[in-house]
Amino acid sequence: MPGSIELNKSLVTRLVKYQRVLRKLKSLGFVQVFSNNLADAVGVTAAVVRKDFSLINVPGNKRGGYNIDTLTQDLAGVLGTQGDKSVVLVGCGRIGSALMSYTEFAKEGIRIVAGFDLHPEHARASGVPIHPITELASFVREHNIEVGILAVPEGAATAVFEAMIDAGIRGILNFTSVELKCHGNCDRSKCPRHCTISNVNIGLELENLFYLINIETRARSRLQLGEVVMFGGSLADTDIDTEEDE
Amino acid sequence: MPGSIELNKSLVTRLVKYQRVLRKLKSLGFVQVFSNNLADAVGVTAAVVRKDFSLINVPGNKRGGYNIDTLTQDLAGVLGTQGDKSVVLVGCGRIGSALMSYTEFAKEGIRIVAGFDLHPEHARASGVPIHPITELASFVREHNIEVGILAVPEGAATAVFEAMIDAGIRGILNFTSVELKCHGNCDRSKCPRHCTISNVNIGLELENLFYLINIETRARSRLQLGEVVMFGGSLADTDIDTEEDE
DNA sequence: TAGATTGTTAATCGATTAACAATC
DNA sequence: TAGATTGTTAATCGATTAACAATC
Repeated sequence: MPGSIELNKSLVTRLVKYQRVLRKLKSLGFVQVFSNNLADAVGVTAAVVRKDFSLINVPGNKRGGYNIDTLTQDLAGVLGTQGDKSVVLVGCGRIGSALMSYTEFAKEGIRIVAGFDLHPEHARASGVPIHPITELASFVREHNIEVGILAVPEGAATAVFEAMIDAGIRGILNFTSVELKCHGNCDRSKCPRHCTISNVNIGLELENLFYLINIETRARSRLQLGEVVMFGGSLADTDIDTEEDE
Repeated sequence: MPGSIELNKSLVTRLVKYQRVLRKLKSLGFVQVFSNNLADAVGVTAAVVRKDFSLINVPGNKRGGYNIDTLTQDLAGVLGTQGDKSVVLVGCGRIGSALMSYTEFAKEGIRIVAGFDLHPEHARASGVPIHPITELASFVREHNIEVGILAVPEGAATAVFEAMIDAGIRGILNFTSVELKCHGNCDRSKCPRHCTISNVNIGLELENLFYLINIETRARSRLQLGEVVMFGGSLADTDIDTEEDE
């Protein structure tokens, strides 16, 4: 069974990005694409693109690059064509409400089929039916929902998280500032309640941004002052560039 | 000048997380903390925590761990104590409006001081003044704003992005589905218009979640069927666990 | 053919982990 | 002292990059 490869998260992310680019190229009438093009669009090098494709066994043509149609199909085969991408939204406050009307989702075939809240009557109307959170489990089971968005206040995060796991949710997009983890060292393969979690920590991202900028600014001013800066033991006063991230 | 270390993005992220945990511990009356505790809270190993601290030259006590107060100060010193964390928000649609009333920001000392939109009159009231986008540059210069949140529709993304750079914004939290990059191979050290970008791609995150779950489900079912699964060349039918991410 | 592109291998790099000496 | 924890070094791992043969 040669179809089984190690697919880690960053690889999957790249594959999905390739898919998106392919969709756009296709809509523009393109037929073939080079590793080069995809690399530029996704922000990686061409070698990574080719390696990714060779890893999942999708072949290109030595001269003509990759055929967009077959490449798209192959990617879909590896990632699994998801007919139904229904999600529930738990927590219908401001962020939650904004997500309910987020038109970007529809483009990707993702649909928020229901919202849940402690006080459904407080939620802003948006076309998505809002239910009391007590009905979460039954709804999830009845509609075979696998993925949920968590957007409750910080204080409720862990309790609601547990409730979602109990309800049978397998993947959570977490907008809470609480860094959720699957319960104690959960071993994905054996744990029946295992859950894949994607943390979107907006406040943290912003804070990081401030610090990165700040650090960079300090590095620049040191450079302008002509100060000698130490890089891991060796002295350098020219190449400030190596001092930070990327 | 021993204070100059390579601070990459993931290190900065961890340092900020440590800070947050320390703040909470402090408020609970704790005085000292072990690498162990921080590791658990942040989701890394204790070795990473110790290595991080030794990297930025903050010492602990062989027996008593780290003093929370001095550790907090040292971290602040490395990251740079940011008095003012004012940001502007560009694009006051649904996501933007939700962010304007996002109470989490205040806790971190982050404040959205103004919103900008093509049609300020359409924006929902939220206490934050909304200006026409034409006034962005003058506002940013006048108030020395360094960081901006980008939450415009996909079609406007790149144009508004350029406008923000022109206005002097140095860091952008991008909620657009367009993966922004600083213009062509920008070399951070030399480029006066360099900008640090943090992409928050909600749709992509959700899609990834679906695929990760799907891949995992397939792996599980293969396991249950007793099928022999290939791992990078060697055969194994027991340890499905190594087949995926983390 | 000449030129361009894939596909793969080996080299490099960085980050994580393991191990353990130092020491409180 | 014995036990626990830090701090650092070396080993491991994985991912990225470089290089180049294969070939269209």
